[in-house]
Amino acid sequence: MEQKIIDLLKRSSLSVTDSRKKILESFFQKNSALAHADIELQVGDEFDRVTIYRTLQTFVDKGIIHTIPTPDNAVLYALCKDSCSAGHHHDNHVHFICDNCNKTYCLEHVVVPNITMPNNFVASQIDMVVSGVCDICNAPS
Amino acid sequence: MEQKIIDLLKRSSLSVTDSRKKILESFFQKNSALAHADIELQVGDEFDRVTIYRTLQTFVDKGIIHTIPTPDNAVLYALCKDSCSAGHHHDNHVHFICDNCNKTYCLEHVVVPNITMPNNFVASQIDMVVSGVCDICNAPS
DNA sequence: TAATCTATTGCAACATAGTTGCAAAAACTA
DNA sequence: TAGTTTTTGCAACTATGTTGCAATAGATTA
Repeated sequence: MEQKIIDLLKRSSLSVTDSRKKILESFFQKNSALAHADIELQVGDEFDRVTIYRTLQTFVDKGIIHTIPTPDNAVLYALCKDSCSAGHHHDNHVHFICDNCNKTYCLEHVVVPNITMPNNFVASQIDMVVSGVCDICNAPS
Repeated sequence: MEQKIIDLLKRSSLSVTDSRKKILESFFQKNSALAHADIELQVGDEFDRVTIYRTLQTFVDKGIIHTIPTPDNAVLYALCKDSCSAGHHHDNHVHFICDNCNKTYCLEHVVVPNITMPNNFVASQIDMVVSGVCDICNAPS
């Protein structure tokens, strides 16, 4: 894990620092989207608020994570798959927010469908966010 | 116009007040989605910030306007079509944000397509926001 | 591995967005 | 028009996000 994270940082030509390692670790562990506040709760004592903001921004710039727009307008971040490169995100998958456990998932295998635009409207980016109940919350107990 | 707005407020069992009339008027005039900040700019001298927040919240509760999630996580509000009733929004249309003029439109006639969810995921709400260039900005000058 | 250079961090201060309680004012009711 | 209810404005507060700058930690090279 440690080595995987260091490699990822180096591959993105970023210095390997404690805060970056720790924040990346959170993403790999949780395996769901995180809000700034989630991260602050986890590592807040150790690093400054400002550092977390700047680290997240850096990761977005380098194509390590992407942002997810949510219906209640909170900013969420999730790991990009390897196909994302610096400054160029390909997150054309659907995002899912569970109303029950509140986790946000990237549905990597559900591609945003094409839609027919009205005359003279040209689409360049499409964001699709689905809310509902996730597989874990739907599982019989 | 004045009468139309008063009727709408009464139909929603809301008191007819200056701030409500003025804010509703902004929506009818602009005919595109508005952020809190847009409204504050227009009527800010006349009414308190808090009043605008509360008025917008009241309109959402009564089904007069609905919120639009945007990729940059600003809260936008737009008029609902008549089919929306208090506490029950049916805004299953696609929203469009022009990268050029920055206006946000409700594409009332573009319905959010169905998608196939992974096993055991159940969808209850789908938000679809498209960015690009709108018909007006695409028009030959 | 020590010296140097560069990138990152923490702090302080600030800016913006949104919320709450309460008293005053306006709208509704009869 | 008097009384009741609803809405508004004010003040204070919380949360969220940004910027400049000096101190520190990471990378680089000899």
